[in-house]
This record gives sequence, structure tokens and C-alpha cells, in this order.
Amino acid sequence: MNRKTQKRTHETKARILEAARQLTEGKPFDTVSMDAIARQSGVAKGSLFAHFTDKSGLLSHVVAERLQAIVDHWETDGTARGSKLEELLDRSMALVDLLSADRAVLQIYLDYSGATSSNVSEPFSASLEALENRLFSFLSHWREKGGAPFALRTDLDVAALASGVSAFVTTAAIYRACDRIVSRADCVALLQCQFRAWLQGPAA
Amino acid sequence: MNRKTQKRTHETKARILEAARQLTEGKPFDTVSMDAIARQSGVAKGSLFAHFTDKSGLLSHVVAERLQAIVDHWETDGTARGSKLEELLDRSMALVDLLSADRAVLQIYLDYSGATSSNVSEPFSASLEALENRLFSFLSHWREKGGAPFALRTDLDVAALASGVSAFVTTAAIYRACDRIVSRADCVALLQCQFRAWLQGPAA
DNA sequence: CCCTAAAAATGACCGCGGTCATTTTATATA
DNA sequence: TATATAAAATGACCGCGGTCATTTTTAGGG
Repeated sequence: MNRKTQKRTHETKARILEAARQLTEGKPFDTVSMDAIARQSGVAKGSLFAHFTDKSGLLSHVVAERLQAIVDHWETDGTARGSKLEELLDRSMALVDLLSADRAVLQIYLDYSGATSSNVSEPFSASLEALENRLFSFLSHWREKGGAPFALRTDLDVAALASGVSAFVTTAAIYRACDRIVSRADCVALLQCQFRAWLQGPAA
Repeated sequence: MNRKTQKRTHETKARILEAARQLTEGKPFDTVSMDAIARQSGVAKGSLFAHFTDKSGLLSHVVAERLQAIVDHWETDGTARGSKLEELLDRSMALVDLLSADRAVLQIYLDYSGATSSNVSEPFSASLEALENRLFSFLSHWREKGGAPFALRTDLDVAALASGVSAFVTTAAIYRACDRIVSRADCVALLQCQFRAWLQGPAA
């Protein structure tokens, strides 16, 4: 017969996540071992793998939180900005900064950003979906209401535009994680150029 | 005093690479251990790391060869094609197929495609550069001589066009490596749409 | 040809992520 | 409350990538 999950489960899971959160604060993921997380959370190592599929699966929760922070900030921050393009650049760079700062974070993002929701931790896919929705509605708004410095092209639907933007952001993060793009300014410049070329409608 | 490297060096390095080539034929990289490569090549494991920085560094040579094969095939194959766009799609999908078939291959490609040539094995960066050159000259030719099904846009230089194409191909490979893009046909369709939108000049 | 110093090869060893047979704990029922 | 059993926790263990003090081989000067 089936019994329902005990409340211990949620507690230990929370303890593990809290330990992971603390230990990864400011340190690269690959310097934080599963043994260390087990020790910090006062739980046997084996238990980590009972609650999470693997190290990536565990840390994807941490990445999810960081991703969510970007979304939240985008949604709440009403700071006036020079233009729609600048706003998009600003938000994109927040993501690039997050992803390119830690190889393992980028790794997790790439592994899970493409996967079907079934094999990914819900927090991560939720955050990712929220981010994609935010981008989608941003572009929708831009197209409908207009915005500086140019009008969006109309020969592609918003979803297609968004997927292109994502592609540029992702590759920018990859290039920056290696050292192909050295300075942050170069990264911004590249994205600005690509965004213009991808999003701009025919000249008025 | 400095002595020059012995000829043994090249021999063992070649033996190791040959073993790696054999063992990875048709099998995912992560099923082939360094111990296995050492055993197959008749060399101590420690020697592998004397000749190559790490497993990625070793296998990047194998990836380089596969990459080079794509370049070579593109350069020699004079098969008549329906259009420039089809040719580009065809060649891009060859790369996508290569990268998405094995996680570790994709990993190596992403790690090294961005890195400065100094920290990457020469064969790999050579193959990558050859591929980029091939794309560049393909696009240059398209722009100058024209070609179906449309003329290339002229508001971006060829290098910028190429970087965009690479971005779309890379993300397509990532999506396909996970299961975001299930069928190969969907992948082709996505790329076709993105290539058109990215490359097409203003309607005549 | 021998001797010596540098170059190359070696394999025991380490920490890591991950597994699993076993033990401990909680809960439903009598 | 006592008992049976499912759920949860445990930690010794494994194979992996990678290291390094030691040994073996090679090349060049006397």
C-alpha cells in the first residue's frame, strides 16, 4: 500500500538547498563538493541523491533562484530608460553576466534550457518560462505601442523574434564565458548590433 | 641546458590519438575512459596527461578531425544545389548533427569555440577557423554574385552576418542536444526561418 | 664507449560524483 | 500501545578524471 510522503522530506530537502545556497554564494559551483553540501546540511551524502537526481539537478534550484531574481527585477523595476533597445540590452546583459560568471551555471542553463520540462526541476523550468514570458510580452508591447529607437519588424511573429534574441544572448554568454569576448563593453556592443539587425523593421 | 624533444614524443602522442580515435568511433565520449585509452594505446595513464591537458583537450583532436571533415566536404563537393539558402542549410545541419549527437562533443565545441587560440589545441582552432573562413567566403560569394532565393542584405558586413548564422546554428545544436527540438525536420525548418530573417535584404 | 643530466614514462594515489545494501524512523492498523 | 511495513536516511564503496614522486630512457660531451 502507498503511504504519503513524510514531512521530514520537505525539511531535509530545504536544509540541503539552504546549505547549497550558502556554500555557492560567491564561489564557483565546481569548488563546492557534494560532500561539503552534505556536511553543511547535516545530512548523509546518499540523501542528496535521494532528493535530487545529481549535482546539476540540485544546483539547478540555485540557478533557478538567480534566474527568477532577474525576472522579478525586470518586472518591478520601473526605472525610465532611454529606449526600448537599451532596456532590452540591459536585461540581456544581466543574464549574460549571470551565465558567464560561472562555467557550471552556464552548463546547467544550456543543459536544461532546452530540455522538456519533464526531465528538469520545476523551479528551473518555471523561472525559465517566466523569463521567456517576460521577453515575449516586452517584445509584444514594443511592437504594439511602438518605442525608440525604431519600430519592430512585422514580417516575423513575436515568438520568432524572441527566439532570435535568446540565441544571440546565449551565444554572447558562451563567448564571454570563454575569453572570445574580453570586455563587457564589447559584449554590449555586439548584442546591440545584433538586436538592431534582428529586430528593426524597414526604414521609415 | 635545453635538449630538444625526443622523437618518442610524437610517436606516443600519435599512438594515444589513434587509440582515442578507435575507441570513440560510434560511441559517446563519456563511455570511453582515460584508462581505456591508456590501455588501448599501451601507455600509462599518467602519460596521457603529459601529452594533453585533460580529457577534453585530448578528445578535442578527435572533434577537430570531424569538424575538418565537414569543411573538406563543403569545399570539394560541387553538387548542384537548388539555392544558396539550401546549401547553407545543408552545411549547417551537418554541423548541428555532429554537435548534437554527443553531449561531450557539444561541450568541447562550446568550450573551445570561444576560447583564445592560446588555450586550445591547434588542430581544433585550425579546423574551427577553416570552418569560419568557409562560411565567410560562402557569404561573400553570395553577396557579390547573388543567388537564390534572395539577395543578401547589405546593411551588415559579411563578418556580422556570419556571426549571426553561427549563433543560430549553435543554439539549434544546443536545443537539439536536449530534446527541445525533437525532429531533424523541425530543426531544419527553424534554421531556414532564422536564416531568411537574418540574411534577406529588403524586398526587391 | 661510458657517464650524466634532461626528457619521458610510470602507476600508486587522491578527491570527486554517484550507487546501493543496510539500518533507522515514521505511520497505519489491530 | 504494540506491531508490521513503507519511507527515509545512511555511509562504505565504486569508477572516474587528474596528480606527482619515482623510475626508465634517451641524447650529448669527454
